[in-house]
Amino acid sequence: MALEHAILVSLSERPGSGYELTRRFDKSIGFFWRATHQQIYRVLKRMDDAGWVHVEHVPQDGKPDKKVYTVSAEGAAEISRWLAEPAQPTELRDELAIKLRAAHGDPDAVAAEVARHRAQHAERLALYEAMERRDFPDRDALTGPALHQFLVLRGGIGAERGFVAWCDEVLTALRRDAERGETR
Amino acid sequence: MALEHAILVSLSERPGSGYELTRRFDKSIGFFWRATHQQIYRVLKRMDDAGWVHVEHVPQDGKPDKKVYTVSAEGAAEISRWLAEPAQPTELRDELAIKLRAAHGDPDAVAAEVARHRAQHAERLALYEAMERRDFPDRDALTGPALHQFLVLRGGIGAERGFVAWCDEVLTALRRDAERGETR
DNA sequence: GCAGGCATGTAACAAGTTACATGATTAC
DNA sequence: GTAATCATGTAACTTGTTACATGCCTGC
Repeated sequence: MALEHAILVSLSERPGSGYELTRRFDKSIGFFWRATHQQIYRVLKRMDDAGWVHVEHVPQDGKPDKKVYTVSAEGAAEISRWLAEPAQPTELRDELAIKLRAAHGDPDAVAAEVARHRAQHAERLALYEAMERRDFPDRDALTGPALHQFLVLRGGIGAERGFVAWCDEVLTALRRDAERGETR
Repeated sequence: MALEHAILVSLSERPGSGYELTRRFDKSIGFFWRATHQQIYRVLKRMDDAGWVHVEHVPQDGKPDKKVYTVSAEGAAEISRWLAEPAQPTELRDELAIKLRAAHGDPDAVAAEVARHRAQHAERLALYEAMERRDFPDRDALTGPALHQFLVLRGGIGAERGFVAWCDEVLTALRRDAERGETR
């Protein structure tokens, strides 16, 4: 249900083609809701059938034609309806946690995995922090859409920071456990 | 791919029936990988066909018969194979973040949603912290499986704490923004 | 007598992934 | 010539969700 709404929100910020939406879902909004172009094209078609968006064929020279989607009045109404409707609390779904529980089999392999994940999350965190500095230098002056985008980014920063800290806690504990095992 | 492995890990900790696994996926392991009984029964059948588990029919009196599943040698080998294989970094998928970006439409509705989520995450956090105190009173003495379970729980605590803190940040910012709007 | 727990499943559908397919333009 | 970007899609498959279905036992 939520991909429809993510696309509607993105199109309400700025109209665009399926291809452009795919780009946006590779960054910004996509950091909080991932989607592939196949999913996006499929959902756009469904939303067009439902009347939530208008389509405009735009011929381009030097580039293939594109279909630019705009949110319709019905689409805007759907956003409001969905905003008022309570959402399920976000649930964790973490393969690394499951691997950690399986770690008795091969503690070193799991430690290596945790270290890999730490590096990936640290990288993502650095990206978010760079975005924060670049796009929101004066955070006290923010209002409206810019404030909301900033707050979403802050959520991403918090989540990645938490992830990195957890990986560190796990690595420290696993190392200490291994050392204790040796000296026993 | 990962539900298979979550079930294998759970069965390797303790054999059980589909029904018992469903209970476990309502708590403990399920806090980090949710699944319904329909999914579990389907996957158990597939794993039985693949030879990853053994099934034993256990008649009970006063209760319906049950099928108790145990991890086979092939299943244990599959766990090792999967442990060595790198996993994708955990990605965020947060409907609340999308709603926040849509907030220009109705800031009050979104603030109410954020407050609701804050309450739910605070409740979940309290549960995890209670589990921590009850099940792991002496955290420095932990080793092996108990240590790993503790670390997974620590991850949950960190994630929920981060969520609550983020909701607070958002609520404060939205309130300040609304006040500024009024006095202008 | 009725709700709730134990125990297993089927069926239909929605959402997400992976692979395949096409074709023009631009930059190296 | 070859890889990358722009641009749209189909098809097959896997996962996850929702609804339906059965039946016995226990406690109120």
